[in-house]
Amino acid sequence: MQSRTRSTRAGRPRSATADAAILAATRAALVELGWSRLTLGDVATRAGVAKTTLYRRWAGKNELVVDAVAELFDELRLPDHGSLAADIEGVVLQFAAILDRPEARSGLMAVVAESTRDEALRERIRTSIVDRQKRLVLEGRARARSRGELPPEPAPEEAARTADLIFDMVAGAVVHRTLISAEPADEQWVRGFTRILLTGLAAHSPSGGPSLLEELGGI
Amino acid sequence: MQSRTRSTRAGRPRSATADAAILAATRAALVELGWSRLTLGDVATRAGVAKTTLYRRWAGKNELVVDAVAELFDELRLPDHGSLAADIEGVVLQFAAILDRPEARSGLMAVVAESTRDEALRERIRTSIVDRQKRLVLEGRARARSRGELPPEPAPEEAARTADLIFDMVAGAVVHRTLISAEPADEQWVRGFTRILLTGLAAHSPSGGPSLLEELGGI
Amino acid sequence: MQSRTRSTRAGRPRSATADAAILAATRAALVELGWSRLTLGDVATRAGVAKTTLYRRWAGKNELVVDAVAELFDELRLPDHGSLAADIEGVVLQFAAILDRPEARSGLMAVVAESTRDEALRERIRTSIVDRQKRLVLEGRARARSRGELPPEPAPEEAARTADLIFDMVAGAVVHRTLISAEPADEQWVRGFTRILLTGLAAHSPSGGPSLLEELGGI
Amino acid sequence: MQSRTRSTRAGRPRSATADAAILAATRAALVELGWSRLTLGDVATRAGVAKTTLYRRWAGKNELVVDAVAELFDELRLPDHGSLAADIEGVVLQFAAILDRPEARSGLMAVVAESTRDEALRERIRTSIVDRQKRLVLEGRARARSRGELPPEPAPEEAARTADLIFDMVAGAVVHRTLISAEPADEQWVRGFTRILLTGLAAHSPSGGPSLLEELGGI
DNA sequence: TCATAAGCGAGACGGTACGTCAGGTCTTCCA
DNA sequence: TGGAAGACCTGACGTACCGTCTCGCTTATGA
Repeated sequence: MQSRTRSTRAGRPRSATADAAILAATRAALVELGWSRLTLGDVATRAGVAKTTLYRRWAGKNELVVDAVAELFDELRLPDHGSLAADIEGVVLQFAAILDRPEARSGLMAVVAESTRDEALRERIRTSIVDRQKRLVLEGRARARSRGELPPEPAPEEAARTADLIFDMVAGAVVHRTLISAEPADEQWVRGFTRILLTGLAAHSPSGGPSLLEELGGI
Repeated sequence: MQSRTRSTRAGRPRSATADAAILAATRAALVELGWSRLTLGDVATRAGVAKTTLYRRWAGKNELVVDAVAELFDELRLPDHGSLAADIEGVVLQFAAILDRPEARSGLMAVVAESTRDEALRERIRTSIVDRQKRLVLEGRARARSRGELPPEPAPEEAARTADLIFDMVAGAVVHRTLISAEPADEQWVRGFTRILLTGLAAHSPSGGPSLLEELGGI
Repeated sequence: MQSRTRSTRAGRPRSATADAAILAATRAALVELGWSRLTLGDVATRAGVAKTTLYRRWAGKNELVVDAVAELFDELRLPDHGSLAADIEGVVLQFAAILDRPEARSGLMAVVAESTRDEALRERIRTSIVDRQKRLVLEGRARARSRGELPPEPAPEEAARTADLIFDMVAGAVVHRTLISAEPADEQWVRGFTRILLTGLAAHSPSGGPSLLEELGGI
Repeated sequence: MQSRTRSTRAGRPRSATADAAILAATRAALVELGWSRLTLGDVATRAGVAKTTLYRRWAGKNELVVDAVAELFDELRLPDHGSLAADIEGVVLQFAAILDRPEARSGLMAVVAESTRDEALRERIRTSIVDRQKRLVLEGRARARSRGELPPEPAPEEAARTADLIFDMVAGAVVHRTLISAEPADEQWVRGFTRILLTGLAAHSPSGGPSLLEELGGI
């Protein structure tokens, strides 16, 4: 079969374990050295791999770190605390906890900085990190609707636009708080943030506002 | 006298124009090359200055770029469009316009990335950029109060905390939209963002809410 | 029988054509690239052979090039021009012509250079090239004796020593002229060289000298 | 003055001691490692110098080794043993002794090999080594003439051609004996070589022959 | 006839050195 | 004494080959 011929190509196959070892070594190096002092030679040594093997699989430091950091955000889970407010607070605290880890802190901002001059890298970040975590917004919104906390689904286009906006507001606020303002995103901050966001969201819809506002008023 | 001895020390005085030339050259280099390919040797050449002169005034690339970028944000002005909503939309669009300029895009994120492992740099960013632009929040809030769009000043501590939160939400959302999501912060996005933020803010205060909500409902 | 078991072992026999293809590819690569830029991977590709096949038959670049170059010198023939002087001139010109070919020029000197630190390689050069071409000296001397141009054979030990010396003088002079002085070994040079050598040789023997000297005097 | 402006240029001047240290380190590395395993990084380390300093002064390994080896041959001196034969034997033995030193053995042949594909390197070898040592031939011939061992100076053009030829014969024979045949150039070999060469040379000239032949006959 | 065994192509692998580049320091001369 | 010029040491870069290895496949012999 052609597919067999394609998949089982001639030559020694690539080591399956090397990828995982390299990504783990990259995160370890980020913890110890940070982005700017991280070198691919050092990563290769830590992973017990030759530099050439590393370059055979990633184009450079940027691409490697995107992949290493992206895996971190896959740990995010949307908890079920019974209310949308509590769920948001929970996921925001998780996000803040990840951004508190040194391998995420310096890695994420650095690749974003590099991506401003590299379209391919920008796309890779979008694919591996941004779009991948938007699932949390979609999942949270669906659950809130099933609880009756949010009005029914608007037109698809509008829904997508709002999901993007919410994601920018949530992720942006946490990133700015922890990395740019460089202050802790502690419970108090998270509660204040969530209250403003949710109030805004509830009122934004024509129908579902009042009851939610009343509920929030009691916090 | 001591003061004269200090300010007018023996020997040739430092060139006054050199600093401005160096910062301008730094921004020019950021535009052409971006952060990672910017070299201090190149900046020195562009500024018509020796490398030693540059190192005598800045500790390194990070500090130099912070100063070069900080000047960009001083251009931000709080416009008076008659309502808080319009004022916020105006300043957010200005902010987005600055983040669209290549010298800001790659420079800002890069120094933030470096600052995650450098306390002094973190402090420098806070002083030169973050705290410096919080003036916009304070000024905007004061003007809104004088218009009656927001309730009177709460306790000072609470006021400061809220100002920080608003700044994180505004700046964070714009940064995330433009640099991480890498989508344009166009008028539609800004209007949606402002509506959610303002609604949340108005409801957050016990008294000032209803009238604002009614006003926004008409948009 | 053991010998049959040894020579006709089980398994696929080595490809007979591969050796010739590899040596030819080696010479082609020497012509195009010279010694230092010649790579075994490239030779393998040119020969349409895998790198492993090449390493199964030669220990490395040195051994391969010795064999590739040695074949070139097997082209040397001792011409019969009627006199020892003319015969020597003929073979010297042939030798110079071979050393003018790029595959010989860079290959020969390079393996000699490597052989200074590698006894096995030194032995391989002696066997494959040096001793192999001494036949020309022996053959020429025998023919000259049969013509009466040289005195009868001295003691075997002395004969061997003299043959070595003559070979060093002839080959050495041509090598030095063409490769180190980097001047052409043209007819004028060859005639001058041959005259000095032959005069020296003739006088060196107790008896045969005078007649030869007289003959040479007329040139 | 212009010359002063040129020679005393701005900036830190090149370290005077570095060159000597680098050449000495090169020879030491040749002794220990030979040509092919010698690396410029290692030479730089041995010399206590940065790799960039080395590359600032030499274009590559070839040029560096030519200079390092050339210094070795400057040690050659033409001894005065009272007769041309003895003088030649003396200088040939010195030459053989130098070619017995590992730094000369592998270095010399290697750069000659490289020079077959590099005209600039060929010229450098000619200038730094070949032409430089031809002085020995000229000096020896002049001394022999003053002793009456050789006929008076022929036409200048003819004299130059003969000097080149003699140099090729002497240097070539020694190089071939020691490096290609890989046999020792001991006293017996040197005596045999010198006898053939001198006889040839003496007979080559119309007048000076006979007496010299008689002298040599007694050896 | 079919298992056994070696050769073969392809290509990934751990290494080593390459030659270049930028960082930051230093040494010189000039203003 | 400040500044321009430029040489210096350090260390990482990304690339090229090295010689070895692991594959799946081919081609012989011999039980």
